Amino acid sequence: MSIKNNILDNLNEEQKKAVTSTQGAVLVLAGAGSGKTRVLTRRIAYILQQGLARASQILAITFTNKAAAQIKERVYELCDEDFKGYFPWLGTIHSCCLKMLRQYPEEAGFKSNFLIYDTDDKKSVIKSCMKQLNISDKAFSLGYVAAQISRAKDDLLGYEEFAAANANDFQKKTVAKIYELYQTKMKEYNAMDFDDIIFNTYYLLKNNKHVLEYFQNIFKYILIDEFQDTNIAQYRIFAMLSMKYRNLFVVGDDDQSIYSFRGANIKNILNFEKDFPDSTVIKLETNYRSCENILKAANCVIRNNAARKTKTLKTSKPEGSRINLYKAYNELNEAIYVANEIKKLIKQGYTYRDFAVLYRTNAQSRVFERVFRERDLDYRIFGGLSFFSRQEVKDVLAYMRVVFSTDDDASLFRIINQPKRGIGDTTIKKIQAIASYESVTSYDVIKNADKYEQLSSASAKLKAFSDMIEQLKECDVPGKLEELYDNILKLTGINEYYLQEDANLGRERVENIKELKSAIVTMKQSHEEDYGELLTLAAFLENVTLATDADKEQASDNYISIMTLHSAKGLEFKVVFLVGMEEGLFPSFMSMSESMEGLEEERRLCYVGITRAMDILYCIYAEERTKFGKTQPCDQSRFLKEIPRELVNASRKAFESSETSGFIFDKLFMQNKPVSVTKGGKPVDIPGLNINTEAVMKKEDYNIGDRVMHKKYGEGYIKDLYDDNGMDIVEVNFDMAGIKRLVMEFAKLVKV
DNA sequence: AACTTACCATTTTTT
DNA sequence: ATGGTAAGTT
Ligand SMILES: Nc1ncnc2c1ncn2[C@@H]1O[C@H](COP(=O)(O)OP(=O)(O)OP(=O)(O)O)[C@@H](O)[C@H]1O
Repeated sequence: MSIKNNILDNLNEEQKKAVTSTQGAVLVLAGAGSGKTRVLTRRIAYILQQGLARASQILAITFTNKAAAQIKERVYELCDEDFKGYFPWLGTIHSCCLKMLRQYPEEAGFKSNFLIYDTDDKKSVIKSCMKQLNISDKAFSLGYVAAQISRAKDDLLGYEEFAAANANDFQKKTVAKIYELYQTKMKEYNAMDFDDIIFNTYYLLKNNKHVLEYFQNIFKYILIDEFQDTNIAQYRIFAMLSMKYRNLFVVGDDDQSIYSFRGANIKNILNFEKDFPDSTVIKLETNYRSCENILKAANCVIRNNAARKTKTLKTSKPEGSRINLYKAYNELNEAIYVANEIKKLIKQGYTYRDFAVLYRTNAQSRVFERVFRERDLDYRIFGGLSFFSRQEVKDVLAYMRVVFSTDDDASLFRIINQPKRGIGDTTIKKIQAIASYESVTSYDVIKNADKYEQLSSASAKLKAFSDMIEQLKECDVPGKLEELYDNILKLTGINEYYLQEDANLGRERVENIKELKSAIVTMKQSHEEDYGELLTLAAFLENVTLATDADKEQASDNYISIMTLHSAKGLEFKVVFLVGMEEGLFPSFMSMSESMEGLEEERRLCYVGITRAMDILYCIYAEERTKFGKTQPCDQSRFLKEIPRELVNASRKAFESSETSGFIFDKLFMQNKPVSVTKGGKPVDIPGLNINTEAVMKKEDYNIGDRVMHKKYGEGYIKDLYDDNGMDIVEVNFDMAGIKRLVMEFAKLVKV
């Protein structure tokens, strides 16, 4: 047996120990960039290469599918041909649990063609539950109820346990009623939500000895990445599964626990040693990612948290440049500044993939998208609403889902009148009433509509609809999903419907529906390559619901990454821009008003953000920002104040308070004119200022009489150009909208 | 049943 | 600003 040298190459002693101590429970507790993921990857390769287990006997849980793919790729590079193999159990907790449930659906209490409901589906079911129970969604917001139910499941509380645990809480007792009805409905629909996947897996294993033993025998080694963000249900699953071989390896960092809103429980990592008394704890204390200044800043921020295990983290890299702090005028100026810095650094040899723009909320992506596009910078936005959750795409998917399972009422009622078939609310209510009274599925009622006199007026339409679904069912052939797709389009006429509804929007929708077809074809090919089997409707629908944005393959792999701090977890970039560092945005308003834990989690998020950077870190905040269409002044985030000034290089009076900022200065700044500022006779270098000169439309580019185009007002001729109190104003006579007076920086005019 | 209008919250983060 | 919904109108 040969250990390829490279498996232990470039590892320090502690890391080697973590890779090679393969037996028993091991916890690697270590700070950011200390090589936890690298250790986990090497350990898998080491286990295979040592012949301790085959790839199919390793359960390895990552946070995203993409991380799983990367680990697989790395392991393949490290191992000899003989030791490679499919990794059926390398994936997110959701995909691995789903795989177990698919193997034993009956034991889990479901029919084999159960479906997964995404957040939207889940909310619509909860909504109908609340309606049915006459609970106003004003007293109980949908989001609140949904979150309560999710948390209960994360903590392994079914609706009875949840009701019992909250017997003296009126609000929660109401939630328990909704929870109960919700679960009843989900059972009727033969559907599970994301939390049910975990919850049901736990009970599948707990209540079925043969199933538990079957999986315990398979999983010789269990490895968990990002352990700090597991919830109680997950933890119990891992504990149960590892009972036989007892080889449970977890890596994590309590300072990077940022998913408590999803039920993640930091106690899992803090109590690991107690729960596994004979476990080995390994600490990695060298950071191999970030330059010293960045690491120092991160440590200074995180040490303000009280609830944490103190860790040492030494640097292995040079001091690096200082952290760039920039105070932007507003969100547009923020994006322009970032774009300009990126351009500047690209000239110095960096490339698109070296950059990341990280923010707290998805809503902040808009400006960056616009500004980067205008400047021809290649970028990619992760997160936000995914392609598959667009209305028109969901419509087509809903047809596919109903073909797969006519129990799926959420999808059924989504498409029953889409495109319009003259089946309205009244008919739908009747169908649901009959279904519930007769204890049959809604689809059964629709199919036999002529048997119910209440439905007589609509029965012809309902019959036509169910005939179409039956016809589509004939087209569901494994490996030929595009044919099903083609037939859905043909029989429903959904494209034509969208086009006649609104020509412009319709074209965009038709495009998206077309893109769905390429998604089908791509997934079909990669599925056949990866698993050597034809893509079934079940597998396709599952991939669609569990896939995240980060998993999508891109044509090019050189782009600036734009994403939330949450999605940046586990990644690294040479240059990181932390934007929107303002009180109320980051830390978010929500977290500030709640308990200390809320704020500490925000701080951990900040720590995660800072430690994504390898070479250069920028922190940016805006003096004012437009939210809900209203512009409001903003204060610098408290987290910035926790970074010592000697680590910071402040641009544009970043440390001054807004009251003292000069009016003239601001106006000049707004126009991005080159400015020379003097202080005590000496010119002061203000980096932020000079950079911006090329950013905004220049006055020189425009002449009176030019034909220009405005996003909202359309085309027109420039009537006048002048300076109003330090602001460049352009007056345009628009063909449609008439004469408008616009501030040049914000006008976004394009020459035609 | 389909269409119109007016009002409402929504933005914290995701599998 | 926007999109979703409730109520009212055709
Ligand atoms: N012994 C080592 N020598 C050189 N580079 C290393 C070593 N160990 C890890 N690295 C590098 O350090 C960086 C961080 O490693 P890795 O992503 O595994 O850390 P991590 O602990 O998982 O980080 P995080 O907690 O932030 O996700 C990677 O670029 C990795 O290649």
